[in-house]
Amino acid sequence: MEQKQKSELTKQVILNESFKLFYRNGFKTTSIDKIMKATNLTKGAFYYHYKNKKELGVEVISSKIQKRVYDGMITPLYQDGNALEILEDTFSRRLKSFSLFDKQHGCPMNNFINEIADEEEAYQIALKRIIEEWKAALIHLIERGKKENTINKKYANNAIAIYLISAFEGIRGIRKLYNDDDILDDYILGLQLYIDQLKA
Amino acid sequence: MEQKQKSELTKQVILNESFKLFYRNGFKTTSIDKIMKATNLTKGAFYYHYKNKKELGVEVISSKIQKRVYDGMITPLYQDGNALEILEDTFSRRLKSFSLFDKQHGCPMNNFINEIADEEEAYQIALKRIIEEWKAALIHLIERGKKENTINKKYANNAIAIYLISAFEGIRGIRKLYNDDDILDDYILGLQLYIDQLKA
DNA sequence: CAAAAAACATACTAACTAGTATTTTTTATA
DNA sequence: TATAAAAAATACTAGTTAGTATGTTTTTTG
Repeated sequence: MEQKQKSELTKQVILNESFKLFYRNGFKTTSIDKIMKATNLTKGAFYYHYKNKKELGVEVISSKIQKRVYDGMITPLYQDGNALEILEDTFSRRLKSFSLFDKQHGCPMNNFINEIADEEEAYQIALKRIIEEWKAALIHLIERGKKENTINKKYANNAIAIYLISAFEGIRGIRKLYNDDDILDDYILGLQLYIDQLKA
Repeated sequence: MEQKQKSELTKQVILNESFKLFYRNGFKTTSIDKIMKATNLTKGAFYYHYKNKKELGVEVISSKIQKRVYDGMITPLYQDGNALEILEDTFSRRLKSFSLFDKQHGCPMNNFINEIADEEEAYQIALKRIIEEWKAALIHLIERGKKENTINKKYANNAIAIYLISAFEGIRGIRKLYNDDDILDDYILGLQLYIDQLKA
């Protein structure tokens, strides 16, 4: 294989295994040794490609986690159709579609936010970027809904977007505490109620 | 001093310093050594009073954190007055009243939930107990609001309670990513909008 | 006041940690 | 195909970790 491609592939392997272990066991308790054991490579390979663990953390956030949020929560917002229905569908269907593992381990982004965001500005910046993109996509959709007269114009776009995101991230954490999905059903009802009153 | 009292005092000192360090630096990265350095006691004292770090973690949750949530978010719900006003006041005023430190470090309970809840059932149970108490207090208040005809009877108590809690915990994390309170203002607007439509 | 129990201190272990220094292997290129 | 550069392996360091074993001091109690 060509060298550049192989090098890039190694980085991807490290990123993939890192993401999986961070998600399963948390950032701080996942050591470089454990990651490299999972890749079947050695520490030499790691420190050839990454300066330190912090740099890896930032890259996991800005590539793996960013993509995850993008695919699951942002891209669907750009579909055609009734804006309110898209909102409700995205925020509730996504929740229902999570695997048991994903329900038990919560949102990788939210885990990072609450485990390490207050420790390093680099993490903050990378995580904020995702939230800002998500927020922007929501505002765009809400704006469209207003133009098409399906969303009531009297409510601030920012406020709706942030309240939706907050509640979603909040419930992703709270669900960890339970052994069934009843709490998710409560959330979804609360969400529907919220979206209902945004109607024009 | 009487022995029992002194022993209890030592435990409280350890709990207080533990909570502070867990809140500032996270659970996993706070070692027993660091905690005992902060108390000016030694490891011998720690392992005389606690079986291991896990037992300490559970006790920090079920005493310090429980009390914090109780004082800040639950007790206010039992005040006299218009139920909706109490709801809005509790969820927004509390947010505004946080110190800069508390804004930067988020909610201690939410940090625990997202850092370690999925690792040990004992943590889950202790944390769930707090959420359940909070939820019950909210439901009680909403129920009263319905009886007094200030809250619309058509919405499910559970759903309202969980959506409020979720959004609050969510924004406590997200605020960590920012350097000012704009995002909190967005949240508060979103909250007001939510509460408005609960009116009877 | 002596013995026993409680409370704490000291010294240690074995495992794990991030990161470095050095060597070997693989690949590209002249 | 020889040489250089890239990629990865090996071996190491110095510090940290939870937890233990064994002391010493303090307090209680008979």
